[in-house]
Amino acid sequence: MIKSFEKPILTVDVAYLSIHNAQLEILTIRRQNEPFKGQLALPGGYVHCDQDTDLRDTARRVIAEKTQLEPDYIEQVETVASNTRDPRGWTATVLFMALVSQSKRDNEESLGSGCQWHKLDSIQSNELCFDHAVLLEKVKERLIAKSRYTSIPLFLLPNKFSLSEAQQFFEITTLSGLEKKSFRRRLLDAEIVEDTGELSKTGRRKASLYQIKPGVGVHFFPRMIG
Amino acid sequence: MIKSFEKPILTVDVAYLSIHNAQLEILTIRRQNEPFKGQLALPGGYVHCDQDTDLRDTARRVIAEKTQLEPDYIEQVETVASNTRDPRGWTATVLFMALVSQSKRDNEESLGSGCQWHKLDSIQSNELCFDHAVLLEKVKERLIAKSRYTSIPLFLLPNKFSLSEAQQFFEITTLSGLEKKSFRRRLLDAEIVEDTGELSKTGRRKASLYQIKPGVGVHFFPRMIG
DNA sequence: AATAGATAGTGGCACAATGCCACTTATAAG
DNA sequence: CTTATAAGTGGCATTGTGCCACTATCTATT
Repeated sequence: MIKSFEKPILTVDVAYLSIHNAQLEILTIRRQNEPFKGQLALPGGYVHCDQDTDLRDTARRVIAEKTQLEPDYIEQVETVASNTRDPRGWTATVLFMALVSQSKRDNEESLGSGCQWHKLDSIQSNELCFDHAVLLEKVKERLIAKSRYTSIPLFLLPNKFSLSEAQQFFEITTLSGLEKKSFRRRLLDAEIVEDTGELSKTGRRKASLYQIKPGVGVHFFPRMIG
Repeated sequence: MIKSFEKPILTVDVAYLSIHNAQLEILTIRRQNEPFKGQLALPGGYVHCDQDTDLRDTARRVIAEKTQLEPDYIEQVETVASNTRDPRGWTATVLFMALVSQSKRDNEESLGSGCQWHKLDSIQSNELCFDHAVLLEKVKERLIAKSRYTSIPLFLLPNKFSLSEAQQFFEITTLSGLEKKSFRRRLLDAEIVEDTGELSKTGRRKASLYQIKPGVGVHFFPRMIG
C-alpha cells in the first residue's frame, strides 16, 4: 500500500576521473538547459524505473548517453540528498566514482560531444552546477583515502606502465611524495602486477613495463602508505 | 522541467547493532502489514520530502518513530536499489549502520514497543522481509572490515570499560582472536582512550576503567589488526 | 592465614612492512 | 668517452605487531 507522500527525485551522478599530463582530470558536461544552463556538471541522470534494473544499470546508461568510455573501476561513494541542493525540489543522487585508464583516456575519439576533460585543480567551485562541487569533493576524498591503502590508482595507469609511472600516479592520488624503494617493494610484494618483458620506448634507461595481473581486482595493503 | 518518468520509491533503512552477552545483536521490528506481514524488518521508512531536510534527518526520524535510542555512531553504508527487491515496484533504500553503546543497549526502558533485539547469529535469512538479509550482510561486512583498521568498535562498549572488555569487543566485530599485548599497545598508543582512575567492581583483579577521550571520533590505525 | 585459581597487566625479543639513503646500471645526448 | 638522467638495488633503521613468559592483584576455598 503506497502512501501518497510526494516522492523525491532520484538521480545518479558519476565522477569520471583520469590522469593526463600528470594531473587528475574529471569528465564534465556543459548544461544545455536551465537551471544552471551553461555551467559544468557531472554526467548523470534520472533513474528510469522502466529501463534500469539497479543503480549500476543507471550509472552505465547515463554514462553511455554521454560517452562511450567504459570505466576501468567503479565504486558507489555516497548518496547525497536534501531539499536545497536542487531548485526543482527534494532530490537524492547516488554518487559513483569511476576511474578511466590512461589508455582509454587518450582515446579521445570515443569521447562524446559536450563532454570535456577538466583539470581537477583548475576547476572553480562556482563553475559547477547544483552541489556538484560538494560531490566532487567527496569523490576526491574517497580517492585520496583509498589510494593510501588499496591498489585502485593502478586503474588510472595505461595498460602497460613502468614502476616509476605507477609511483607517480600513486603520488598524484595520495597527494604525497613516496619513496622509490618502499613503493616498489610494496607493489611487487603484493603480487598484483607482472612484468610484461617489454621495455619503455623513451627516456634514458629503459624501464620494464608491467601490467595488472589478469583477473586481479582491488588489493588491500596491510599498511597505509606515506 | 521535470519529466514524467515514474519516480522510484526512496526509503531509508537503519541497521542498529549492539553487543549483549558477548554477541552482536540487531534491532528489528515485526511487520504489521502486508507484504511480509509478521516477518522481521530493519527499522526504516519512506523519505518524507516535507519533513526531512536530508537523509540523516530521515534516518533520525525513522528511528525515533520506533525507539528513543540515539546511536553512538552512524554511517551510511550503501544505497541498494532494484525493481525486484520490493513487490511494490522500483525502490531504492539508503542503508545506514548505527552502533549503540552497551550502556544505552542495557537501558531497555527506552526501547519502543514492537522493537526487539536479535542475536545476529541466530537470525535466519528467511525471517527477514524484502532483501533485508542482503542489507544485513552488507552491514556486517562493513562492520567487520572497518573494525580491522578503525576504532569504531569502541562505540559498542559501555561508557566505561576495561581494556579486556575492549579487546573482547574488537574480537567480536573482527571475527578473530587478538593478542592481548598487541591490542593494548595499539589502543593506548592511539591516544583515543583515557584512564578514568576507576576500577571495575567485579572479577578477580580489578581492571582499570577507560573511556573514549571527549571529542575523539573515529581513529584510523596505521595497520590492519589480526 | 595460607594457598590456589583467575584475570589484569608488563617485559622483551622476533618479525614484517616501510622509511631512508647511498649506491650501481643503463641509455641518450653532446 | 664523458656526462646527465632515469631505472633499479643493497642494506640498515624505524615502526607497529606477534608471541610468550612473567609478574601483580584480587576472590574463593580450605
